[in-house]
Formats: sequence, C-alpha cells, structure tokens
Amino acid sequence: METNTHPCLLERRFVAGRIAAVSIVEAVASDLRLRIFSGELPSAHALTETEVATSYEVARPTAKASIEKLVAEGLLVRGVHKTARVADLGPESVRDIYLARAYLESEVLRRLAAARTVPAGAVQANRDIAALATGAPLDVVEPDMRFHTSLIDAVGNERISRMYSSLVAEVRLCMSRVQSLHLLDTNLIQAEHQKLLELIEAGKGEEAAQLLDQHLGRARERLVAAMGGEAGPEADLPSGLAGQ
Amino acid sequence: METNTHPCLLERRFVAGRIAAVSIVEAVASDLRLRIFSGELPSAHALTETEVATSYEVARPTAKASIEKLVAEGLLVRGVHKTARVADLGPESVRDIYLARAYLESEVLRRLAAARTVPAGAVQANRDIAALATGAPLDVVEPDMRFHTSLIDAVGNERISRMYSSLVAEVRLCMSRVQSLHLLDTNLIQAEHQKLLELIEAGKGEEAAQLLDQHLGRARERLVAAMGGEAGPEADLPSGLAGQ
DNA sequence: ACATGTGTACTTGTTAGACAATCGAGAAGT
DNA sequence: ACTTCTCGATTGTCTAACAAGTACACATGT
Repeated sequence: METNTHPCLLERRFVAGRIAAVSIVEAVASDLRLRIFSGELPSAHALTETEVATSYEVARPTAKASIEKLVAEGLLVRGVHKTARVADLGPESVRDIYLARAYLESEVLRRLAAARTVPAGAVQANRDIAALATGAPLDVVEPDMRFHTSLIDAVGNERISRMYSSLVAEVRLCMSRVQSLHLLDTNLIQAEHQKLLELIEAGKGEEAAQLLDQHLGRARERLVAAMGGEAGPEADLPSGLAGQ
Repeated sequence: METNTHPCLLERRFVAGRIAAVSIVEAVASDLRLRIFSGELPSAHALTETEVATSYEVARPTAKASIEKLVAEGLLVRGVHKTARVADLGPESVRDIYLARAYLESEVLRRLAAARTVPAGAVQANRDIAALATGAPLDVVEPDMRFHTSLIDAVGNERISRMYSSLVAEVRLCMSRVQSLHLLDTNLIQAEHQKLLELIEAGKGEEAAQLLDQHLGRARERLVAAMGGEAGPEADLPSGLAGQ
C-alpha cells in the first residue's frame, strides 16, 4: 500500500533555462507520443485505458484524457466504445499528409519571400542539422521539424500555426519513418533548406515554393515506395541539384 | 434523491431521418457552442466546471471534458487552474481568422478550378441561401458555413478538412456577428458564391481566388470596423459588381 | 500611505471505486 | 454452415473526496 505520493503534483521541468509545468495527462501523452515515434508501439497496436493507467500508475480518467489528446492529434484512432489503436499510416495517408503540408508551407514561403523575412529560428535549426551530418539519422528529425515550424510561425498568424500543429504529430511520424529507413541524405536535406532560406531572402517566392514541392515530393514518394506503394516520379533527384 | 435515471444513456437524436448517437460531453459542448454563437454567453463570461455540471445535471468530469473540447476549438480560453472564459475576439483576432481562412480557401479554389470540379454540396448550400433572401439574417450562417466547408471537403484531403475544422468554430462566431449586425446583404453573398462556382467551372482559378479575397476581405473589414477597429479599404464594394 | 505577508474561499487537477452500456468472440442451437 | 446467445473485456459516466493552485480581502509592518 504505497503511500501514493504526488496526488496532484504537476511535474516541473527545466526547459531552456525557464521553468515549465506540465500536467500529468500532458506528461503521459508526451511519453506515449515518443514511444509511437520510436516505433516501440507498432501500427495497430491496441492501447487500453486501464493498460495505460496501470503502466504509468495514474488513474483511468487521466489515461483516458491522454489517449483522447493523441486521438485528436491523429496518432491514435478509435471509434465509440472501441479501444484506441496506433494509427496505421498507409501510402494514401502519407500522400494526404504531405499534400496538406505542401498546401500550407508553399503559401507560407511565398508570403515570407514577399516580405523578405528569414526566420532566425529556421536558420538556427538548419545549422543544427549541419552539425549532425555524420550522426544518427533519427537525430535529424527534431531540428528538421523545428525548421519547418519556424517557417510557419514566422508569418505571425496564431490560427495558421494552430492548423499546422494539428498536422505536426503525423508529419513527425512520417519523418521518423523516412529517417529510420535512411531514405534521405542529411547533407541533401540541409542543402535544400539552405537554398530555401536564400530564395526567401532574395524574394523569389515562386521558386521557393517549387523547391519545397520537390523537397517534400521526394520524401513523400520514397516513403510511399518503402511502404509498398507505387512511387511517383518525384522520388528521383532532379538533375543538377546541389548536394552530393 | 431522484433515482438518477440515464447513467450512461447516450443521447439519441434524429438527424435528417438518420439516427445519430452522441456522447453526453458532445451534447453539452454542442449546446454551449450554440449559446456562445447566439450571444447568450457574452465575451469573457466565466464558465465554471461545477456551474456547467449543475446546470446540465451532469458530473463534473463530464463538464470538464466539454469545456476542454471548446477550449481546443478556440471558443473558450483558459490557463492552468483558471476558470474558462468565453473567447474575446478583438479586431486583430478577426483579421487573424479571416487571413487563415483566405490562406486555405484560395488555394482550394485554385485546385478545384484546375480540376473543374464544382462540389454538389456547395451548389445546394447556395440554393438554400437564395431561398432565405428575405428571412432572418442569422439563418444564413448555417448554409454559408456549409458552402465553404463543402469547397474544402471537395479536395478530398482528410487532413486539410481537419485543419479547416480547427478553425470552423471561430469562423462561425465571426459570421454570426456579421449577420446579427446586418453587415452584408444576403443577395450579395449569394451572388458572389454563384460567381465563385461559375469561375471554378470555367477553370479560372486565379480569378476565383481573387474574388474570394474580396468576399472575405469585405466581411472582415466591416466586422473589424463594427468592433471599433480601423477598417481597411476592402470594406467597400468594388465598382461594377453584380448584386444590388 | 505603501508594500508586504497571511488567510480563506473558490476552483481546478487528480484519484478511487463503482455501475451501466456496448463490443467482440466464442459457445450453443437450428 | 449459419445464426443467435451469452460472457468477458472495455468504455462511458457517475459519485465522492482531497490536494494544490489562484484570487482577493484583510491584516501587518515599515
């Protein structure tokens, strides 16, 4: 009969020197997310509420809230009265996700280029990628995500950022797959990001949008191919591009 | 000590002849939404969990879940350990919302025009608006929303629809304001929708996107002006447009 | 008078345990 | 073999409770 310490103890964490309090449901959701990204929880794996509750030593309502959060993010799926399962991303879902990304991001690039604003966060993120050129491919995922979200956030529209964030979990899941399958070279990613930033600075919005389409299209079709789908022509490197 | 009937009774409702089961939290959230749209719950009105729980005769966890749903939709705001309040849309939020809409919808129009697909749902919605030309302005909100969501859904991308739905509650709130303030003529709305559909059918994506920008820009700036903000030039009717 | 500390009421975060309703699958009957 | 029934597992919801945080009034000290 352990004394059941921390009944309402909000977990506290240092984040870049500043303090941040996260609720327990957030903490549980966060860890589940990581386990899904890492592949520890495979596609279609069932996640019972009681199972989650006992394994994290929290009450069932808390576990329930965490699960519902992930369902809202698209990482889990479930119907009424049915147990939640890890989302199974088929080739059509992957195309869906990357198309939605391209939708938002290409328009963002046009606007950023028109204003010639190069987001500092994106520059830093790409520097971080460059520093990882020889490291584990999975480490690239975090700065890569940061690069793209920095671009989105730079337009300064709270709703647009929110729309993107409703996609971000699935995007990250795709990226993790791409990286763990070694589908893209880190140097190529970094070089294309760099080129995007230069095009923004030069005010060439349309060209930036096109490059982004290539950038995303290649990742998309290679991932689709690796999942057993039929790859489109975007999977190949266009001739004469920078980066080995 | 009333016998506490329906402990887990999911409410059932007839919806257009078909049956639909909605959970209690959904039902409560739904009603709160209506009360916010109708203005019964004014901006910055506080919504205590216990208050909601007692007034709807549900348990507090249920009320909590409902509130969290509306927070996720942007209709309510709240910080940790603070009571939820009805979101207060200032002029800058209105611009934010309409800009995000334009972002998504203009790109959608281009794609629909390229494929020359005129969504049947949008056509029907605009017919419904036409039938309401002389009715109460607030009745226009529902078919107007339906018109725009039909366009979005017509691209057939689940994620894009989801992104738009993360915006839809706030958009509807703005529309309700516009209509209850009589800021736009029903005939004008209907005529511009009609023109949009025709442009799609003709494959003129760019022109459709521009018309949409006018359509949204006018509503946006008039609403901003009505809220005490400074209206931009888009508030005026461009010369030589159809509709009185 | 002003800033600071204290305290109390209200509200939220979380837990525990319980029961009804529903779903899925295996068992039983035709 | 196909349908129907029953049973366990799981979810939806409820009640009751306590800890922890917030806010505002009040008292205190300088």
